[in-house]
Amino acid sequence: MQELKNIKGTHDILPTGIAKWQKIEKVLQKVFTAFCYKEIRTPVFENTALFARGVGEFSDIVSKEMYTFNDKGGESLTLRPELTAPVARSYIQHHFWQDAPVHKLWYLGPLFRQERPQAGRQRQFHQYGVEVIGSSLPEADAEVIALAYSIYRELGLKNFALHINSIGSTDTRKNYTDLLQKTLEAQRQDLCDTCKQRFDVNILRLFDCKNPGCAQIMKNHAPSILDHLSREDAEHFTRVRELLDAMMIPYEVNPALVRGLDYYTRTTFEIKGTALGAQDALCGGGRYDNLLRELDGPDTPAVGFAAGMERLILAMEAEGLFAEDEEGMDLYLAPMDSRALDTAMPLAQSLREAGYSVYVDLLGRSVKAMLREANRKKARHTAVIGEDEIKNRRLQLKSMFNNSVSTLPFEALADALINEK
RNA sequence: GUGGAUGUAGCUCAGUUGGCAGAGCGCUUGGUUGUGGCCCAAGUGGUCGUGGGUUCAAGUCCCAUCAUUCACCCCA
Repeated sequence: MQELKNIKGTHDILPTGIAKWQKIEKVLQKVFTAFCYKEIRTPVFENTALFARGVGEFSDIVSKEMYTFNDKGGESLTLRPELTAPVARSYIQHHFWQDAPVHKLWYLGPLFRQERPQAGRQRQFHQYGVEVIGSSLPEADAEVIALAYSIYRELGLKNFALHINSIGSTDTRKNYTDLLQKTLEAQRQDLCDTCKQRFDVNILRLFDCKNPGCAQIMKNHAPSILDHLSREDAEHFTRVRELLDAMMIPYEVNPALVRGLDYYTRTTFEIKGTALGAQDALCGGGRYDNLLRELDGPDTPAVGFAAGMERLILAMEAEGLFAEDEEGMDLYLAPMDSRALDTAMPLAQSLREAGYSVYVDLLGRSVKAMLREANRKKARHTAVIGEDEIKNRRLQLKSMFNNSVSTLPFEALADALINEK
């Protein structure tokens, strides 16, 4: 008999750990609302073709990391490894552009990639992100970056750095990659094996290589894409920078920043957690002006980002941003036996309808045991219910903070709780 | 897919040259009738990851395997 356990690279988020998620989700809601973005939720699985066409057939994600399976009808389905393509698919399918020229969307949900797990990398993980579809203006890029940045600021995170770059529009990049290949031809035999392979397939990725030899070659010989942008691309990038400056958002221009997904154009950016381990990318995004068209949609420009929840939690833990404060409850009711529960449960019910959180012990334990638990659960008040209380319909409300006790009829309980809240 | 490290109680971990499986925390109960925290006491809890092997004897040594974890890779 096989032991039942979670799948490798997945995690239960236990009751003891859920507060971290809820804290972040609350801030996300707040910031997205402040920016007037609307939430969108798409299914966790899609036709495999969506990702093959959207993300790029030769990207690592599609070529070796997807959970793909055939359903009973023989259709090839895939658990979503990213969310930009599904959101784009939804935009196209529901003809969003007929409703308004620009849509500002946000999402949060689980994603699936079959990679080897390590710190900051799971097989099921969660990302939040935004997509602004319908604007080609640099102002949209700046707003998206400002939004991404605001979330970390609002959460109180300190150790992070924003890197931005422009990889140009399609023509610019074609000219640049030709130039790169020409310039680096002489160094080609000195590159590592993977870089040799990438030389023809996707030479931009050489910038990502952590091999010191390759990094040195790139540093000494590779021209910067920023020196080879078209006039329009350069103006676009300059405007993005001006706006970030005006919003007092600190950034670093990093001409070696290239993204691994095929759909990006012009602006790319990444936010790195500077206190994280090897998996330090907290947030990655950029402009993708060709994706909608490639998915048979209208020729609509777009810009967005995705950010990892689990990595954010790691970064926040490293900075001690999660307080230990457990929620507690307004009242812990301690019925002494099942007859007392007949009285306690309706009483609790009416208090809950009045807006109080009330915990009822269901085990009929000793008073000492119940009070001990009430203390542990950080109850603000306790009340024992036994024979006297049932007979007189009065109880002793005890404050767990100052030990004060007041004797009250049941009907006066709600008012007493509000006074001490 | 490739390397390194680690698997003992719910959690964090001890366990000597191979010789009765332990501690702290937690949880339960009690310390005079129905009142928490502190203290004291008792109790609960383990297929020592799994399967082989060596041995009178294996948590300890050997082999295999699985899992976890960190790094490569990739990315959020």
